[in-house]
Amino acid sequence: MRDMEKTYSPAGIEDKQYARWENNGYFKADAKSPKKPYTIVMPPPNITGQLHMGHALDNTLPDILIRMKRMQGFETLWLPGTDHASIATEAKVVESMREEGLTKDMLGREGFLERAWAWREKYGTRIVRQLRKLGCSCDWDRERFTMDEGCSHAVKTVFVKLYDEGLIYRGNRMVNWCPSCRTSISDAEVEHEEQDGFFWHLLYPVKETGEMLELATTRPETMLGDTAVAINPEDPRYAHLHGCHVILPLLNKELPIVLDEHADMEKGTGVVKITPAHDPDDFEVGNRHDLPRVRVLTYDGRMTGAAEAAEAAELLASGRAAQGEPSVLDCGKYAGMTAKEARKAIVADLEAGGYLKKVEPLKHEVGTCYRCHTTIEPMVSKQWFVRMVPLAEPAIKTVEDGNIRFVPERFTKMYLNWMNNTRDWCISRQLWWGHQIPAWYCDDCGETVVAAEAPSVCPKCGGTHLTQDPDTLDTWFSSALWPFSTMGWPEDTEDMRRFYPTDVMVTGYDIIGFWVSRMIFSGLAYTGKDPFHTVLIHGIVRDDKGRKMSKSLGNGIDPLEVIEKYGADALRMMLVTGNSPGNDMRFYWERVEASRNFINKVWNASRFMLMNIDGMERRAVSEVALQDEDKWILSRLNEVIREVTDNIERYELGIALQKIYDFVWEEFCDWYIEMVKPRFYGESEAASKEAAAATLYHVLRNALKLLHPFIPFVTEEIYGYLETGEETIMRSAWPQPDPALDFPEEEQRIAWAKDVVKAVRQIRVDMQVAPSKKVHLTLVSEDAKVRESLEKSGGFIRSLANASGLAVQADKTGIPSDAVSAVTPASTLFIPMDELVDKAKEIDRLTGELKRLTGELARSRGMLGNERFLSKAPQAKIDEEKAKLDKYEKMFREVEERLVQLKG
RNA sequence: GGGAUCAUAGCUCAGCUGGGAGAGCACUUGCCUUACAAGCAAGGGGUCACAGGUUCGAGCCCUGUUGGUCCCACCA
Repeated sequence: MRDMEKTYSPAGIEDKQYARWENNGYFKADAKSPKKPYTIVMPPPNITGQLHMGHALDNTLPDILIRMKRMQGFETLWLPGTDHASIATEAKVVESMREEGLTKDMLGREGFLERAWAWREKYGTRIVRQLRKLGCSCDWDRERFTMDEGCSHAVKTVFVKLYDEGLIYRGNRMVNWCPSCRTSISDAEVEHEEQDGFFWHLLYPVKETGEMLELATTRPETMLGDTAVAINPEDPRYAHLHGCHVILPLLNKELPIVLDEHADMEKGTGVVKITPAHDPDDFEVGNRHDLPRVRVLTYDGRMTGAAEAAEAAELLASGRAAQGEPSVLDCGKYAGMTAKEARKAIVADLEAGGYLKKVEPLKHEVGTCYRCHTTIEPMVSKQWFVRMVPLAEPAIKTVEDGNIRFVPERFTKMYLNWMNNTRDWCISRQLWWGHQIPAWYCDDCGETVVAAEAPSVCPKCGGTHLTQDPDTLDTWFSSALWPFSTMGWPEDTEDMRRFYPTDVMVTGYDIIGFWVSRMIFSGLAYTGKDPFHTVLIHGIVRDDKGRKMSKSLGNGIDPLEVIEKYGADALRMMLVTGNSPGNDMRFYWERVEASRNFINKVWNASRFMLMNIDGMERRAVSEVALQDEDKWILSRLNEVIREVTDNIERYELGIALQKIYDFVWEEFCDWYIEMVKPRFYGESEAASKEAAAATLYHVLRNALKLLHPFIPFVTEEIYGYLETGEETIMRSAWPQPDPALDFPEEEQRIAWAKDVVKAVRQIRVDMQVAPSKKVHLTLVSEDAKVRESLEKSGGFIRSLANASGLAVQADKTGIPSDAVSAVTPASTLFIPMDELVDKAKEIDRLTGELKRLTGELARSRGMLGNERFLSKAPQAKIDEEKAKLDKYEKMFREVEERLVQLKG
């Protein structure tokens, strides 16, 4: 036997085991295998950063599932990869360039992309290295990147297909514009933050009547872009204004008063100013009333000036402008101001002109960019969109039909809510890092050509000068295809046939809308299949105060630091323990320590076994003379195997781990190992040692297997000491319950013995008997079976109760009246009192016990005395209660008898 | 405005389809017992947020209230 260290230290062992696994190809999936496939695709981490707790959780959970399924005999594929994260990465690269005094424009597109690819080379490989530290059993040979050739091909294929089907279109529409990132973003990428703002009540004079029309706005600076004022057609207050006009202050421009439902009579004054180019609602109103669109903000969030206005005018005049192209206002004195500056200036001017009635403070929700939290400017802009309604429909249906299940179930609602309210998806980004949109425009005739490959001639005019759309696609456009683009789609690959659809998608609830929903509709639309049948949702790992871990707070815990200090196993275990799916958790170092302690416990239990079976012949439990305690622990193991397997299959990983934890620590270590010690240390016969050895080995080996998905490294390391003849625990068979090892009878017998041991221990503490002092035990039971059983367990009872001698008898013959006693359900035990023991104290103790039993009896009798309980409760429940009553009555009589004796 | 979710021991959290309240940490008291002091043994500590209801029986199901958290939403 090789010597095991006294305490387990993961350092060294983990890297060694991982390298061995990887080098031996244990992670690899074989598409040609006849085994049933089981597939999980990794949520690809962004190449922007390094491993954080979110990744740790994101990858620990699927690894647990994959490892179990692999042991269960599935052909498992855990497919890894990384995401190019267009907007986030581009920002990082720009930032790194800034340190060198460089800008995107200085480098040009090609130069910039070169740097971006270098970034991806450096950080994309780093995060993948870090995932290995966690123990992820991914098939690294299949590692993918959202911008690799295959994924890009998939992206282009989808784009062309959707365009051909009319599901992708380009148009001037209202989009969310981030002036800081200088790109459009999708609705999903807008976060709503409550901010303190103001409600400015403005007065617009009515041309026809001369009256002042009061309206309110939160964004006065956009008034320059107003092209109408709306009132509700039903509003009696303004009936006389139908068909009238207002004069827009500051610009002195005549604007129509339009009648529109959008103007809510209940709100404010019931009058709304309409700015079609800078407000989503107004955009719609503008469409309904054919109002002009006047843009007053530039793409970096400043008021437009003469140059922009001229440029737009030229475009419009050329006839080449796309439909709905807004005109641009020269904002004159305000030109070049930021929106914020302009607001101040415009409000001041309005006030000076007598157009400001009042200002009231207001808390309102403001859209901000999810990346940089800059306030979003709604802006009319020419962008590419995906028409969502036709795509969402089947994606809703498949979930409603139960083809895809969310775990926990409540997230189904979140998903459906998302899908049912989706608007057309703005997919173009004014960025360089990403999939460039496969659309070309003819320089000669303006024709749009959408194709996977660059066209050489314009199909309309034959011109040869075509320019590709400079924009790139939303990162999530490629993420949406991830479950199948990674398998080689659109080609009909072996992997596609074999491993797609995948089984489970594991991800956080924060990206259900961004990602999960899009994978589902994409899977259905392009492959005709649900991309997975289960979505396992997890929460967020927070800091010890319940705050989100974030860079700005500096409260993030680096998983690599945890691994370095306590090992990946401890980290993994910590992430699973005491957590249920979908719930957030807090990070505590104490919880990591607790996990580490358990791992050490397993390590030492293994040491114990190896020390004691050393040199003995290995025998199966079916070949040895099992004693009651052996049968008990084997039977318990059976039950744990059943439950744990079931729990994992139902994704109740926390519960599963808790059960193994309790089994290993409490039942196996605290009880079984202790029970078995006298058989090894004493002069027991060989058969007894052999049975104990076989049982220890069987139970430990199977417990290690149950633990392996959770804590792969230690279990593998220990497995190596077991001389199983197998190369690795990773590919060993998952434990099966063995009906031949179910021993309900022995479980009962051991319970009797444990009751005795516990009672003695309690007496020792209660009566302050020194632990070192041996006691003589007499056990009394009128039940012959109990007596026989306690006799058989006598060896370990003596050892665990630290008894010098043990007698088992049918009645109380020969027991001194002044003995200390304890009543257990099956037997009563006596310890001769010596002068150290206080009789009054013993009476107190028994009186307390009597009181407890009285309570139990009252409860039980109350239930059984209830007519309606007897008539309505299930018979099994009634029988169970009757048995309890019998037990308590018997115990009560025993205790009562002892008290009489002691007092008398 | 709509929806979800949480409220259980000092702290952090489990508690599956309703049948005598659990874990880890912390705390108290003993123990260096030949696997483990990262340990062993024994304990203390909860009207399961509040109020109703359904049920023979509710931490669990229903309704409402209070107080958190989160998601969605175009409220000018």
